[in-house]
This record gives sequence, structure tokens and C-alpha cells, in this order.
Amino acid sequence: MSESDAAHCLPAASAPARPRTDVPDATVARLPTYLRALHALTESGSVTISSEALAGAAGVGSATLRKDLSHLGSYGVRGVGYEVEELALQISRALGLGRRWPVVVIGVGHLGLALAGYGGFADRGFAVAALLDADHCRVGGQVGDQVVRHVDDLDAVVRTLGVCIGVIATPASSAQQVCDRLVAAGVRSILNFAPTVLRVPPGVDVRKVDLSNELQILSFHAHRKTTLSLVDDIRVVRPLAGEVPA
Amino acid sequence: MSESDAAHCLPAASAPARPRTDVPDATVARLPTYLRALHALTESGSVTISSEALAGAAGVGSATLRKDLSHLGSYGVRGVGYEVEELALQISRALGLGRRWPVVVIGVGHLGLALAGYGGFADRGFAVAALLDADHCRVGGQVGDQVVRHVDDLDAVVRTLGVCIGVIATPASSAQQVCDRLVAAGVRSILNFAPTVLRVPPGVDVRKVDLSNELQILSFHAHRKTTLSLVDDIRVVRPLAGEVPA
DNA sequence: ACGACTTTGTGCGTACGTTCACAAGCGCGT
DNA sequence: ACGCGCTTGTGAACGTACGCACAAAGTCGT
Repeated sequence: MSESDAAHCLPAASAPARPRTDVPDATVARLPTYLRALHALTESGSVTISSEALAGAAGVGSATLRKDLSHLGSYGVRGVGYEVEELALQISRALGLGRRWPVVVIGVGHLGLALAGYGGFADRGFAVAALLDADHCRVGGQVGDQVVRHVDDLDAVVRTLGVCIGVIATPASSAQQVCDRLVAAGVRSILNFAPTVLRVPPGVDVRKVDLSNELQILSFHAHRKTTLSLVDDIRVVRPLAGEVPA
Repeated sequence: MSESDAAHCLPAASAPARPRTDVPDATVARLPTYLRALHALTESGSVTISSEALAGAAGVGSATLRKDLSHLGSYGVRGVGYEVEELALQISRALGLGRRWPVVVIGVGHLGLALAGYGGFADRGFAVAALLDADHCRVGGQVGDQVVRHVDDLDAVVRTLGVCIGVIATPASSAQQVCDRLVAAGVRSILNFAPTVLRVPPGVDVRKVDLSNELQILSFHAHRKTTLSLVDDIRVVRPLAGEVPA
């Protein structure tokens, strides 16, 4: 970084100075992992940690970690490392976890129930503000401290509770319809568990989690490993199959 | 591709010819999406499809799709497109879905139940071969057509049923231990839902799905959008606005 | 007070992924 | 039979991400 501007001469003032405009997506995707490791370190009583150690805990290279942290203008101390609590705070702020985000979950099937009961949300600043379902048999049911409401209330729920994030846990057949309703209600961040490619207008972020996709990717590698080892066996032991080694 | 070898003069013979060694990870990650789109097309009765249309259905650019398919030596017909059924078969084979993969799920909490009840597995060639849990209260319970067994049976289950893929749906505290047991039993592909970085020896593939991470990534973008739009409002239109129409 | 050691922050080279643009190939109409 | 238009497959350019290696910067010991 060229030091031609005087923006970060002061060590750590109250002014954020940098609107931290350009954080690479790959970095953002790793920040939660760092944050989790830092929280574990806090509980274990560590005060400072080196990039090497933290990178080890997060499963990345130390250079990658340092570059990631540099993107959000983090402050480490040379010769010492990073202060655990301070760094956790910085990452939390960068991720926008300063506030508690209300989340609406649509679809109270097995997965929706799992999401509603997942304690990892509350720990990280997310709160399941409402559970919605299209099935009248499920509407009115109690899940944790929430009552399942009908999906037609979506618009009211979003506006009343100020929901910014929607989680789609419906069957694929109704996912797009639910997505459209979310977008119409003003939700611009959607986490999609339905196995469908959602069509959204620009400005809306969609992240997709597809369990079946993950298994298929694993299947590919498992299959490849099996095949390759077979090929190796054939090639090494008996060289008379009708094929040419690369 | 240089046509210096005579390997694929014949349109579609029984010989696989290409061991398809190097398929980029990014491509592999997209193949399941293509496959799903193709299955939908099959049911809608389409016989052929152009790269443009299929790419649209999968949410990627057409050039990316064509390059992806070229990596697994796919056969399209110039001027026409891809034959839906044939292409689905090719992708299935590339993903190693020719066989039915037995999967063991460890952890029968909310998430484990969701996984066990998820119909998307059976459709794609995966079968939940066993459900395991460490809690004696859950062991012996019936889930679908499976009886929950104790996690100590893991080794026996893996060897008896020939399990190649393990799914960890336990709390984070026991995830590493379960992972070690899976690896010791010979499982080399693991899907991890626990919020922990798993340590595995080389040769073992781990894919991680972390719900909280996904929400935090969404939170980052939501936060950034809010901040930026506020800045824009102040800078451009009205210094005291509440909300921005899209 | 000063030097040596430790660790951060980052320029740079490399590898990868994505997109563009176009030639090669195939079917179809005439 | 032949050319025309359509679509694939791919070379090339661009942008991004990762890792190395080192200078800057701070602490600790003496």
C-alpha cells in the first residue's frame, strides 16, 4: 500500500476513516471462521495470538490470514500479534454484527425446525423473528418460543419486525414464489436451502446451500480416487490393458 | 483441443477413452446444478438444449457452461445443442453417480433428522445407510425406516455396509472425535455440518456447511448495502432520508 | 540505551477462474 | 449438391486469489 495519503497515521482513533469499500468475497467468506476461532480463544483466556497460530486454527495459510485482516484495516502489533478481543470486535463490526439481525424462516419442515432450534444463530447476533409456512396444518403450531404463522403474513412480518434476511427452507416447487414475496417485501438478503436457482432482481443477494450438491461433489472425488487407484494398480502391475498412459 | 489423436472419431462408443484427469474444482461444484436442470428438462419433455438455455437455467454464463462441459469430454452437436438425456448421463458418470452411495449420518438432532428425511438424497443416488448418535436416549429410536444405532458401532457399520461418505451433524464439541473415528474406519469423504475446522490426514476430503457462516456473509453484504446507501443518500439526494426506493 | 529477535503488512510472481470472441463443424433449406 | 445460419468448442485476454519472501516496526533482554 502506498503511503501517499495520511489516512492511517494515527494508531487507533474512534474514527473508522475507511469505509472499507473493497473486501474480496473470498476474504469475507473466511471472516466468520476467524471470528469463531477468536471466540474460542477468548474463552480459553488467550490475550494475543500470532497470525500463524490463528491461521492454523482456521485452516488457512498465515499469509492469507494477514492479507485478509489487512483488508479491513485491522491493527496487529508487530512482534507480538493480534489482540484477541480487539480483533474479534473489528471482525464483528466488519461483518455488520453490531446489531441483532432479525431473520424470517419460511418453511417449517425438518430443515426449518432444525434452523429454528439451532443455537448458533443467537450466539452470532441473529434472531429467528418469525416462522412461516404455507401448510395450514402447521400454522399455529408452537416451535420454541415462536408460533408458526402463515406465509401470507410475510409482508406484514417483514415490515413490522424490520426483517432484513430471509431463509427459504421450503420445497423447491414453492421456493421461487416465496423468494418473490420476500423481495417484494423489501428483503435483500436471502439464504436458500431449496434445490433451485432463484431468480432475483439486481441488488438482492442470494446464498445457496444445497445438501445434495455437496454430497455429489464428495461423490465425484470419492469416485475419482477409486478410479485413479485402480488405474494405478493396472498400470503398475499389469501393463496390457488397451489404454495409453497419459 | 488438438485433434492429433484418433480417440474420438466415433460418435459415442462404449469406450470411455478419457480418464478425465483434471476437472477444475469450480467446474465440479457446478455440475450438480447442471444435472438438476437437465433432470427438470427431461421431465418437461425437452430432447435437446442449447448451452445458452441450459446456462440460463443454471444461473451461469454460457461460455462457462461450455467450458465446464468440455472438461469432461462432453458431446454436444454444433448447430443443435446438447441431447438432454445423454448429457445428464455423462454428468452423472463424471460425478460418480453410477452407483448408489451409502451414507452414514452421525448425530440425530434436528439437523440429522432433517438429513435423514430429506428426499433429495435418494433421488440422486445416495442412501442413508445408518443413523448414529452418542446419546443413549436416542439410540434405538426409529427414524423413517432406520433404527438409530450408537456411535460406537461406527466402525462396524462402515465396514459392513461399505460406507464411503460420512455426514457429521453433531455438536461442535464432538465433531473432531467423530471425524477421527470416521477416518479410522476408512471413510475418506466427509460432509461436516458442525461449526468446527476438522483436522484430517491428507487424502481425506472434507466439505463444510456452516449455517451461521452463511448468515454472517449475508450480514456483511446487508450491512455494507445499508451503509453505502446511507452514504449515497447523504451525498446525492437528501441528507435526512429514511429509506431508498430501489 | 541499544541491538537482536519476532511478527506484521505487503509487493510480486504464479496459478486459477471467468469472459470474450471467433473459427470449426453440423444441420437444414433450397 | 451446396451454401447459409446456428451452436459448439477453444484460444486468448482479463481479473482474481493465493503464497512466498522481505522490509518495516515493534518488543524484549542486557
